[in-house]
Amino acid sequence: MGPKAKFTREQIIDAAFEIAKREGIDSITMRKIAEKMGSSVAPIYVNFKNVDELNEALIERIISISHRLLMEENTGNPFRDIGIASLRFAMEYSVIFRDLVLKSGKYMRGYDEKMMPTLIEEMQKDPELKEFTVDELKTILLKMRIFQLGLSMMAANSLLPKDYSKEDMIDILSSTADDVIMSAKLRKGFLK
Amino acid sequence: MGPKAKFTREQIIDAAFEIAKREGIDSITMRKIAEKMGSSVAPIYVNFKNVDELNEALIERIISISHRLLMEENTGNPFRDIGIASLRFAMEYSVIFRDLVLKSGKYMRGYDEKMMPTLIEEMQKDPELKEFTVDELKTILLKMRIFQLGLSMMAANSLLPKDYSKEDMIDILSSTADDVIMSAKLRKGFLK
DNA sequence: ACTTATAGATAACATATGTTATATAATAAT
DNA sequence: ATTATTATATAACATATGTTATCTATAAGT
Repeated sequence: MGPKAKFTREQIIDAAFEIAKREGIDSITMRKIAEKMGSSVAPIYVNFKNVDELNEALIERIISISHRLLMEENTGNPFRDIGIASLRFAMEYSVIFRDLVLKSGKYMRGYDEKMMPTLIEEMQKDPELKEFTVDELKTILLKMRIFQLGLSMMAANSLLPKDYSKEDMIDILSSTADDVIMSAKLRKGFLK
Repeated sequence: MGPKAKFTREQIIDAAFEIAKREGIDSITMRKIAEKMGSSVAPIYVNFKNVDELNEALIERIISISHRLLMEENTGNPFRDIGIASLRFAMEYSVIFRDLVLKSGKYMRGYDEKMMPTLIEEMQKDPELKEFTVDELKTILLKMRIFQLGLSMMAANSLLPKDYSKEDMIDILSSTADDVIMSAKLRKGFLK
């Protein structure tokens, strides 16, 4: 019983996301969200207990988008897929990406730790990486995670050379992966 | 004429810097600075026109610190020196480093562009890199700038493995530099 | 000694923002 | 039809923050 709701939880999150996308997560205010929806702040407080709850929902939304981007990449090489998905996210949602890297040290930390074993497993399936020990794979993975974060940050902050395209970024990502793996093989060769 | 000043411009910047160091640049407020100095906000407005002018001075301070760190590294290899100095800054002033990377896309952009030609020149002096063309050197430098930003970001956000020491970071930085250079040589060999 | 300029303290003002109290209107249950 | 519920609008309240007006006291110039 009661009037039909004109503003849903999803619409509110949508509005908040749009603001975050152009101005940054910190620039979200209740009144801006209301204005974007053409409402007052009342519907927000019906759907969310307070700003913290809204932020949680927004973070979930952001994560689900980054997951969707990851699912859309499907070359079978999870290594490459993650790198490219992260790049796409950093480029399409650069402001949010920066905010996320800044704030959610804690979130990313958990995510990374959960991801590590899965990725190592995937790497072990790759015939090209068969010869490496788990420790060697860990080093290779770490190097690539570092490079990929750096590349995504540069993309998000427009720090790359002028006219650097998404393809260029993917190329340099692959090329560096090759560098790291090839050198690891050479080192192993010398030690054998 | 007038009373002796009890609070100098430098003291104010010091206080602001300390707040930025522990809480982030955005957490600086006039009242917090005053509290830290044991004064009211009045001395701040005597020394600075407004908060923007104070922020400019703070950025200058931050830049001068990062320069000091760079000057303290002096292995003769500017490539390595910059990497290590950036790492040290990212670790010692992690909160500020994150803020800087976020905000001062524009500042960093200029800095990087100014730095590029100098670094390429330095690289050309290195006998180990003699054989490379300028374009090849640019690619190598770009790869290392990307890796270094990623590593510094990870250090600043505690995203590296547990107990990862500064020495470990320097090691992985050197190791990746070797990877990139060695692979570039191999590629050149194949093309010849 | 007197005047003047000014550093500093204090409090007020303006604005932004999260939150809540109240009023209104719409809808479902009776 | 009446009542109860509740979504929404509005306005107020609380707080945080930059800024400024005003007052006091101090040091320098005369």
